[in-house]
Amino acid sequence: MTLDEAWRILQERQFKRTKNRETILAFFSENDRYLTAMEVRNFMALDNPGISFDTIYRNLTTFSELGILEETELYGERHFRMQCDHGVHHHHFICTACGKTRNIAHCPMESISVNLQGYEVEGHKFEIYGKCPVCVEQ
Amino acid sequence: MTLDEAWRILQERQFKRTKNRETILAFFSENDRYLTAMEVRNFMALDNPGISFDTIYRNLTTFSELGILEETELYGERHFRMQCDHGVHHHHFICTACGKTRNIAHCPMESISVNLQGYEVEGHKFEIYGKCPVCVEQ
DNA sequence: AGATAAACAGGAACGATTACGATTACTAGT
DNA sequence: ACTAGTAATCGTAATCGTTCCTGTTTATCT
Repeated sequence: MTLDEAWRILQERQFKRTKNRETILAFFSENDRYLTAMEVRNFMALDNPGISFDTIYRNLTTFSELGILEETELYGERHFRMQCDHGVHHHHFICTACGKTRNIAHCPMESISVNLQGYEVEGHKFEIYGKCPVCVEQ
Repeated sequence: MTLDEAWRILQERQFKRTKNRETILAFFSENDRYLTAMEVRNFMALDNPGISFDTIYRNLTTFSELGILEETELYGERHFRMQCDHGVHHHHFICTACGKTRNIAHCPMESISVNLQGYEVEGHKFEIYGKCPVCVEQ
């Protein structure tokens, strides 16, 4: 997801173009990995020490709902990253050291043979955790 | 996992047999689904209104580390249930209404074709969420 | 430029979890 | 059974991530 695509989505839905949103999107655009609200805050505080967590969480939630960001839960915290595959369904290997991800095209739901008749499936989660090659070296 | 098996593990590791541990294990033994610390507390408070969260979390963590309980994170909260398959690797369908689970024998890691050479895999999570047949009816 | 609704800052509140010092209860050894 | 030693517990306070609230500011549209 590019910045232009993100702004196009926001403008379509009539969200305003604010300094804070620009800063948040720029940060995700430059950091291709899962980030916490605290990491976002620390970056934003460089320019704007009075930035509010309310602002950060409100925007992160909005972006996530619009499909601009992807969201997952790790160690009891929300983590966000720029949407990578233009809405195409995929899963991730997530590096537990640096947060970087690697796409996993294979979705286990496609090949699942288990009989779930009578069940109403709402969603699923498939993630692989470990160290990426760069972090393995250290 | 039966109560006897749980106590055998605890005794092997020299954990003491206390009233609180008996109550916690009995509760899990009678409730075959994922439970929160709060649900455990509410049950324990019937007999012992002064029960401390410290005691509950300490024991739940101990049981989880010993493989007596299984643990997962849902909606930002830790959930626990009695270990079901004697340590045999498996995954779960989890009912978002009642917390009951259904085992999924198929593990996506077995059939994963993606090339993760150079990566150090530490673990993975595969869960399917939805409504079980009983909850679909309501 | 003015109107208006969205977005924001600052701080308080919240829920889940953990930490702590003082007390109690289990277990082993006599 | 009694007692010492240590694990487990209680009660409470603190912590952490996240959300809520209220008054103020800002972006956008006329």
